[in-house]
Amino acid sequence: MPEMPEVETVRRTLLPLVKGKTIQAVTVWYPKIIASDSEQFIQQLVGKKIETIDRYAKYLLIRLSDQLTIVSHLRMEGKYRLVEVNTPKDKHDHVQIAFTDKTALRYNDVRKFGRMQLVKTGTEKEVTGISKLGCEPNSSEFTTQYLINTLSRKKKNIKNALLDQTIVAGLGNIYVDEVLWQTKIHPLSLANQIPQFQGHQLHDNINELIDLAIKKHGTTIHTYLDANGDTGDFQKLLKVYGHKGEPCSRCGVLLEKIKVSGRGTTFCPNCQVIYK
DNA sequence: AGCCTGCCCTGGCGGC
DNA sequence: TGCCGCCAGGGCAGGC
Repeated sequence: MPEMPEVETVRRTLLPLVKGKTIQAVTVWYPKIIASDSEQFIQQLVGKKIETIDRYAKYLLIRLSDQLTIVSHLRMEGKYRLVEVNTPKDKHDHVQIAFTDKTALRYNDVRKFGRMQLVKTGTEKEVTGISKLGCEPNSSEFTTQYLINTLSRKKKNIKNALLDQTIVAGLGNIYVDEVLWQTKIHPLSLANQIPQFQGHQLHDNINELIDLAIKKHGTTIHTYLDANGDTGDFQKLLKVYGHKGEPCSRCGVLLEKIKVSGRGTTFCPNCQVIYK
């Protein structure tokens, strides 16, 4: 499931594959993937050139000539790969962007949760979802004081607070479980009851974890692959996610898994402190 | 306004 | 072996 480190890895691997290419034709096999009007999406892309790819939180921003941007969210299982244009369509290929050099960018998504849409460059922050995003880990806005102040105003539990993209943009289920373990905070702790010293620690750990995960090319749990079809490496470093029933690497007590608002949540019942 | 629930989707797996 | 139901979960609509 791509979170910010995975999306950043996709951005880095995808860019050299498509940069400078000119779009010749677009095929949409499953129109619901296109959040904007899919006929317009197809027509407006033809003839445009891919200039660069940016990322904002978990969103890819594919920059095109003529001030156009494809806003793309991979959600759970979206993947991009570059193919020869006549490569047979995979069952889960939903969009093809064919270039003038006979290659094509394929968007593949088993669950069909991912979305893309075309906007005028510069207006992407008005897109539903992006408009409400909070600041990103390792950004200048994401200060210790920002995190502490924001959490102190939230009555929900810390697990939900960190998954809330309007508070911190880019974390998902895996990295939230990891960072809470790292900081020794129980996932059901109330956000506004986290003591200051833990708020500090949480801030630093979020930055370090995201930074390290990007260096390791993300985490491959289920099917995540980058644009070259390679897996990430961070899964080897996971301390709690996917380790239910195994001894905590810090204290040896068996890790437990619970549901928090429908999200699977793994934690150490011994060394993660609950603040209520 | 803030918070929570259900829904979108499909494949994989456990249980019988 | 086959079928059924459940689980995975990011983000959004809708409800309270």
